Amino acid sequence: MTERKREILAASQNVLKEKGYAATSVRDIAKALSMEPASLYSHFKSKEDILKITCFDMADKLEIGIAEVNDIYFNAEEKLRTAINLHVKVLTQNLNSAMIFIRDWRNLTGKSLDQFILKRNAYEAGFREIVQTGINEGIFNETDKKFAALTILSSVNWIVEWYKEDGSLSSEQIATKLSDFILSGLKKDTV
Amino acid sequence: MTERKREILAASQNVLKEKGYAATSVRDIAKALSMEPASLYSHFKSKEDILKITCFDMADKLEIGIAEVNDIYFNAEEKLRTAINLHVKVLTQNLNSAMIFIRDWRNLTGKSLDQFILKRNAYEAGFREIVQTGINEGIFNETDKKFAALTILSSVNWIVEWYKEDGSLSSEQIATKLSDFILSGLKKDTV
DNA sequence: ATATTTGCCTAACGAACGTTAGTTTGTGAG
DNA sequence: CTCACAAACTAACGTTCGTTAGGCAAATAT
Repeated sequence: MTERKREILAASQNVLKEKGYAATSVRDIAKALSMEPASLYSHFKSKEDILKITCFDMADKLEIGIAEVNDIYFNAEEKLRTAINLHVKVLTQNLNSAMIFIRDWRNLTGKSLDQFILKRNAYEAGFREIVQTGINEGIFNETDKKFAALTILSSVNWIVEWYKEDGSLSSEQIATKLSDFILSGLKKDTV
Repeated sequence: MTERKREILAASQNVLKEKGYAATSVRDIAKALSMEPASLYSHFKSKEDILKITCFDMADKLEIGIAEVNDIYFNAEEKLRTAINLHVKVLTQNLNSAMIFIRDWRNLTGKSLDQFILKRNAYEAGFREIVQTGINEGIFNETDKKFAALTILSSVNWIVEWYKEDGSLSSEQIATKLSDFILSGLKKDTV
């Protein structure tokens, strides 16, 4: 990927995140780049190509994280905290892509869509595995694994809706708060 | 709203939930109803009208719930459990609308969009108020209120992505599980 | 029996869509 | 100086989009 292509990709994502993939036209993207719509096709072979690259790029970034975490040994709590931390970092450091990745992947078609869903399921399975580890170790409640993994991911993914780079919370702080919340809940320990 | 209009609305929502508002054409909706695109305009004055009705209808349903909960006195935990229960019920009992409401509200324009955002903020404030009550009562952790409310809502809203009416979990069971999760977290009590 | 309304139709509008073909322009290498 | 290549351009393609105008038939009200 050339420098220029990366540049155009970034600008495209900046436009796509605003109104969503389906509601954004190729002409919208071109306008943001002060170029003609047709010129985009020197770099990308279709509008969906931009979506595909964005989604799979994010999926890869996340996949690498969870694989690392599950390979290196930690206890389950450490594992989960690390996984959440990495996830939050990837999202907040790629906020535009993250929003497109989470919200617009449904607009993929054909084989791309199938492949994406496979990747997504694999990632979810990684989280389920961590939960299972915790249950085995006897430190997590015997909760429905799938349910827990989905609930964790949903609360983590939603940050793209409200996170602002100039906000009061850093990526690290968010990850810590979220981990605390997920692990210990809202209720005070009555110890 | 006439019987027929309600019927067409429901069918429209069933189509819209699949590919999303922006990616669904008026012709798609008409096809699902075995009628001509133009005929829809006997009932709705625009495509966005359908979105608007759907979003505000859901917002109203949720608003009614949270107002009730906050009026009647409960302790904070009861309050939160009831609010979550109502929220989950509204979502699962209107699954198509719920998905559109959560995912596609951004496609509203002008005054509708502004009004919707106001409603949404008010609803979030309702949840924040419950969290505040719990902090005042000394039973919730002194966590960032806005953060907690957003995290709660995100995990609750995400159920529209995976809830199936014929699934193994009833709406009640989901609400209970979610409430437990949110209140007590994943970690076992070390009491 | 007649008038009104409801619900859908056919036909078509102008605008916007994603994309292609073919061409020009600028830049760096031989 | 020329050649090669990348990156942009102009112009336009066929398609689909949301929507409107106007009419027709059946149901409902008078």
